[in-house]
Amino acid sequence: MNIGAAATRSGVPAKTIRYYEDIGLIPKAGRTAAGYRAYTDADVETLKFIQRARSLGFSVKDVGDLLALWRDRERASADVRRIAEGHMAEVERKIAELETIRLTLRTLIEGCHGDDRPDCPILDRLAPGCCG
Amino acid sequence: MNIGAAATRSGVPAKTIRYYEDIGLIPKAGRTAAGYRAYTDADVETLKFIQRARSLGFSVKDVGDLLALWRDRERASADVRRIAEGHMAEVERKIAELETIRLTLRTLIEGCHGDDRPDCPILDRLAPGCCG
DNA sequence: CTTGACCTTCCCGCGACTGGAAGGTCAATT
DNA sequence: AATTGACCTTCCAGTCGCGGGAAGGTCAAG
Repeated sequence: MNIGAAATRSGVPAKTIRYYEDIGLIPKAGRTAAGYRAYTDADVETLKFIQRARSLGFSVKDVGDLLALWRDRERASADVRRIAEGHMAEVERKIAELETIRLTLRTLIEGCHGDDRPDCPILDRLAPGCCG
Repeated sequence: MNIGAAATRSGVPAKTIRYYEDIGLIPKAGRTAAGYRAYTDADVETLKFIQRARSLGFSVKDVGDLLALWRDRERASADVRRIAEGHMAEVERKIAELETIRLTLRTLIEGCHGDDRPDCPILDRLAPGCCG
């Protein structure tokens, strides 16, 4: 299977597959006589694995670690879990940060009449002590 | 005032101030005879404005637009509000995305016993139909 | 035998910085 | 007067995870 077919089947764009090969996330693909990369069904499964992990927000580095564990039949599930917990902590941190921002924005937007007059609590908040 | 003092007072790192000048977010600073950038208190206020807007997650492009409105005494608060609303929508979109991820991760982590055995619902989820 | 869809490598760009190298300047101390 | 060390300057490269596009080779269909 050529890279285009592997891309369609896995959901990972061809350019991204080449990139993953480049950075060593996946091993170098075999080549046809003409130099085309050749993929097997197993390769597509790996790509799907990567695609799902990425869509859960795991970093490419984490995905590499998860891939290694996936391939390792002797793995300890604790290792997998540790990676997932680390990622979830990061996700929760980001959510908290965004929630704080959202609350602030909501308050500011509610206070802004939003007409053609210049006075605006949003700008006042960004420049306290300066123009107000 | 030199860039270091402006950085300390505004909370924007010196490197970042130079970067902002480079990309045109702030006008080119005046120079001393020796070629050092010179900043006024008003410049520091501008940098503080930028710092606060960035800490609310506004893109540098949005910050540029907000700065222009801030400087415009004839502005319509509706324009400011529009920018804030656009940003809040984006923040809410990201929160929703992260919440979905968080829920999935929590479920997966809860299902993973996390010991030295290899079976793991997290990997099963990433590779369905492959190893289980 | 040509067309058009595929494939290859290559390098550049994004956003928003951050780090570091190589060199100039300034104020204080010896 | 010389030196030290903290500052400043420019420029280049790297981060992360790709995407765009150029220049060229390959392949199957018509």
